[in-house]
Amino acid sequence: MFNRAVSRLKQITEAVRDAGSLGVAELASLTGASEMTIRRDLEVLAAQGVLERFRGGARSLLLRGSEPPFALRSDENTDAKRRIAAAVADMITDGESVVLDSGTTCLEVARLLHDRRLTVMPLSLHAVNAMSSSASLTLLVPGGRPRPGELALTGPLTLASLEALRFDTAIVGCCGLSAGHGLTAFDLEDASVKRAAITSARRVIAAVDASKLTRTALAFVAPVSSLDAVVTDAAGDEELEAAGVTVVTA
Amino acid sequence: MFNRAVSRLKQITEAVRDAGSLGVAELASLTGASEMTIRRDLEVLAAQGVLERFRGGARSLLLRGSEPPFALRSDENTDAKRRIAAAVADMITDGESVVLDSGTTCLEVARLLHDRRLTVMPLSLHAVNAMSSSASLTLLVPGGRPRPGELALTGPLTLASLEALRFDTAIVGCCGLSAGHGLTAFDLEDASVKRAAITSARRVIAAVDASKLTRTALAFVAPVSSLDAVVTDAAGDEELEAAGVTVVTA
DNA sequence: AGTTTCGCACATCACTCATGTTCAATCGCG
DNA sequence: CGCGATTGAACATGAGTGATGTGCGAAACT
Repeated sequence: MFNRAVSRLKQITEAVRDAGSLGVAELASLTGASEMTIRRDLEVLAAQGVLERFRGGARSLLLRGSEPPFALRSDENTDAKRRIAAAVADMITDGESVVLDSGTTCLEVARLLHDRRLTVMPLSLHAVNAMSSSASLTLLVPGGRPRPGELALTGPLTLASLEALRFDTAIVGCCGLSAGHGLTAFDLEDASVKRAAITSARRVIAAVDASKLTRTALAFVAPVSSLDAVVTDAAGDEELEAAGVTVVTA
Repeated sequence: MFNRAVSRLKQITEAVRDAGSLGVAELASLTGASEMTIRRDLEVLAAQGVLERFRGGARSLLLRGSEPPFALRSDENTDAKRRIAAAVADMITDGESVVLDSGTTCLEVARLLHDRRLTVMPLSLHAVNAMSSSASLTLLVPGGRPRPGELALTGPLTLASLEALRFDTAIVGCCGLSAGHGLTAFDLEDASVKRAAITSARRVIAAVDASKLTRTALAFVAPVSSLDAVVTDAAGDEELEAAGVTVVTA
């Protein structure tokens, strides 16, 4: 997918979200693309659950407090994500077993772990795909139902897979993190998967870009006391450090 | 990947298999490609477990009785596979729950089921990827360890996922099928997964191209009596029909 | 130490994929 | 039931990506 295409999808997503619903013609004149292209874009966004098609236009399905779709987040803040991912990868020792959360930051970690000697269970199909060509990794796929777009695995099968295993390290992403509210996620199912991942690991590393440190999402996952380290791109957060968490600045 | 590249990979695979081991220079003159390209090809094939690199060349890892790698099978016999897949897809009713085996024929089925209203658990990541963009399917991913190249999920996590569920229909591929020897597979782990899939389904459909009907592989999966229907591209096999199996010719 | 092999970096080209246009079919509305 | 708008399929085109080749420094084997 080209950059132009992604930014157009973003533009459409936001315009439709703000207006509630919009017509194809309006979106075409807004983006400068042809109506055919808009229709194809709407089809893509509908498949991701971002919006719902109706004849002549589309209506937004994004609730306030929900997350923008994966494809639109994946190339935002790439620098910070990559630096965070590199710092996280450095904290992993060869031979370890690792459970790797879903999300764009963790996907960057997945790419960096590709040629390492590890046992890895990624919680998102994106990460699975990023690592499935590796000969050096022992890749474990958890069961579950992939959420459209995000491709994060959730549900009883995922929880069962996590409960059956014990990992050296869990690498978790999140949608919000603060000393007061702990680790939070937008999606309830996601939250329980994260919780299970944290429970089944000896050491927990949170990979969190700075924008998440001021945010709190709906679903509570775990208190900061259950984290061993937080890797972020901003300067050390005093509140977190006061709560006894090691904060690593990438 | 271009066709030229795939056929070169095939050529290399066969040449190395027949010779046991071959040098980079020899492969370059054989295929007409540059040595750099040969090295890159060998890297790909090594990642798939087809061969093993050593300085100056590569040695084959393919045992007699083992299977050529997935990437090299996926565009062979496409016509037959697609016709078989279409016939199989026609036998599935909307609303059903289906477990879909690994293999190239089943991957074609996966593509055809993309826009249907079904609950599907594919046993290979290739099929998962083919279906993960669908909004109409309820996709279930089994746990497991993906075999390199094939990306078929196997192991205790896969078996546990299958044991936890009951499906209306199992669509299984295989490496060999005959009235006498039943359904057989090259890989032992694969065989136990297939067996579990068959056990957890009420109805079993085997999707088998004609070349498999004369072959028998190492691992026994199940007798033909456990199959409800066999879909193939050759004329009806009398032996199978005599064994009481419905043979559908696509 | 010498030679071969390797793999990185860059240039080039072929191919694919996104986009736009046209048109027949379809849908919804009056 | 008919009309107009909308849709999506088919094809043409262009941009961009991925595969291939070449040169060179580094590494490995002898």
